[in-house]
Amino acid sequence: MKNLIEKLVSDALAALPPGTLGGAPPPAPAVERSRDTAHGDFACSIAMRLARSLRANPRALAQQIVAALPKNDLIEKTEIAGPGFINFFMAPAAWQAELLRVHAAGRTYGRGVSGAGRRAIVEFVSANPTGPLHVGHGRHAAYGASVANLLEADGWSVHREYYVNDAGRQMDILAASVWLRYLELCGETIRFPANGYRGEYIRPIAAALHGRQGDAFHKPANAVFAGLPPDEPDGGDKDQYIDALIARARELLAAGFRTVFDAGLTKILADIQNDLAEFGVRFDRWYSEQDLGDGRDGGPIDRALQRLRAHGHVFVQEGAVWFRAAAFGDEKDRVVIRANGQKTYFASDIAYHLDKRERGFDLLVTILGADHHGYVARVRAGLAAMGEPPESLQVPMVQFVTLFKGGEKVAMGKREARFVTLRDLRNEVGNDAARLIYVMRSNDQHLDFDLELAKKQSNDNPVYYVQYAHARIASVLKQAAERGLPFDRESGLASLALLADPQEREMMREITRWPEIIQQASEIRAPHMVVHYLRELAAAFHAYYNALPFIVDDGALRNARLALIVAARQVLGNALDILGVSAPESM
RNA sequence: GCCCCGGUAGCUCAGUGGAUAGAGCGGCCGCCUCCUAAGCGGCAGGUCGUCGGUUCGACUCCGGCCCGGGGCGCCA
Repeated sequence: MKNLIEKLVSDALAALPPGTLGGAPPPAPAVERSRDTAHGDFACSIAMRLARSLRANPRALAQQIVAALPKNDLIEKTEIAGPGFINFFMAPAAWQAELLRVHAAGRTYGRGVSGAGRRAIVEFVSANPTGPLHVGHGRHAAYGASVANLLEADGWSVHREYYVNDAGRQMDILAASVWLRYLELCGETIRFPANGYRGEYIRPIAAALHGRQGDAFHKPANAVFAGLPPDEPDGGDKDQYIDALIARARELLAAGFRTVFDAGLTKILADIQNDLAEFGVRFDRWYSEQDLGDGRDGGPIDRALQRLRAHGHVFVQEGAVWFRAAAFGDEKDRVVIRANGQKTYFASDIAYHLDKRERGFDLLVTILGADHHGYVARVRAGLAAMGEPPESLQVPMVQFVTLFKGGEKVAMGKREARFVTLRDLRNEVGNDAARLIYVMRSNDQHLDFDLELAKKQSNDNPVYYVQYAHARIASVLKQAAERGLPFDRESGLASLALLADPQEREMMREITRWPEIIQQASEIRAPHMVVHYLRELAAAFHAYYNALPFIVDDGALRNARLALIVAARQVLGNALDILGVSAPESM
């Protein structure tokens, strides 16, 4: 509907006498919904915007534009108001036509074409498989899934990906942690390292390993710990200690280290996959970091380094290979291959993003925690240096989540194993409440997640408020059918002209905003806009419900009203679907 | 020190240059012989952190400052 006005304004601008716009390219039409219905349904501020550069009187310019507007029956009238707004008042037929569109399009109503013909990859969560997902990851999952859905709804071809960080030191620490728990099962008494993963979830992994392998990996504790540097509690360095312990594990276990390593990785990754699937968050690919290669095998890291070398953007210093990141907007140069010959995490990052480009994605959306913001300039620099457009990478940041129980903060913290898992949270409040509350706030706003509010069955809880609207509509239709007055869509759609009450006009205004919400929310990756919209649409419905009866004797009026609320139900369902929240038929 | 995010009603937050700054909660006052009261209506509540600038117009853009959170490794 808004795009109709935009089209009319654009046509009017094009139809103005040559020279009126000073030869400049035609500007965007600048049409928006009027906040106050006294100002019509849509307002256009183009005259004021143009007046500056043209040094013209905005109201006079507005006059010219209005005069040039193509005739259209769906516009009841236009008026020029205030400093130069052009206000559009839609004819009832315009709303009716849009309602017909809702009924005809059904599940596809609202879809846009901004991304048509283009491919986007959305990478999100990507938590290290060293333990179960916690409540922070849940926000990433809910946000990323919703953003991906929004992009898809706006015409993009979307690929959802989880980067599995299954190589590197953290995974070695996991393997060592599993092994130590395993040794306990073999009867050894061990002191757990300060930097190990001490969560309870390690024990069943060790137990399963022990069940399969028996004592095959059993080494006496004194052989394991002999000659290691002191751990932190003994005045040593916890990192040096754990690294030495890992080296010892590799030495004692030889090929068995890999078995222990994989036992941890496999179990934890499966748990994460299962958790996310249960949460309704699906991925097209779980991209293994191991697939990036080691920099010498023709894999992505190798290819990235070759590209950088080919463009002359690397140098060697103190035995390490450096990338001239500072020449590409980063604050300093970065090491890609350490003096010990190992790739850095950064090398993996740029290689992975090059790989995404090589796979043909136009838009790379990488969702990260707010603590990773330093990463953006680096990876963009890498892309630029490799000859890829840096602006193809977009990195929405998700701020932290704080759990509350009533007024009390719930303590979290990972290594100490006190954290609340995503699974715990889901079991506590349900997927729907979790999904919606996670994306209710802007992603760059800290989120206070109140467990009690999420479970409350009242207006305070936006989940129930919105779902209740959907269920109520289903209930009305059921009631009508039970009274022998089932909804007759054909009659309803033919009688839409009967809908003239203020609440009905408000309903139509809200329902028809949905395409605009998708377009805008997708553009700025802001699923919270969908939540706000849902509340507003639900509020319009609840007000309508209280103001007027739907199941009336007059068949034409009854079916028209039912057609209206069925349209509302459709849009509520479509919007909930974007967020991965269910749309119940009854509550 | 540098970088990122935030500062809007008592609380939690919308508002990506437009007209009189909004919502939910909380507070107060009302509405169920009638389609689900998990609902609706009304009232009260604001120097949009602060100082300056840009503009026809600034909560929105720019600069300074204050406050809160986070980040600045050949860690992941």
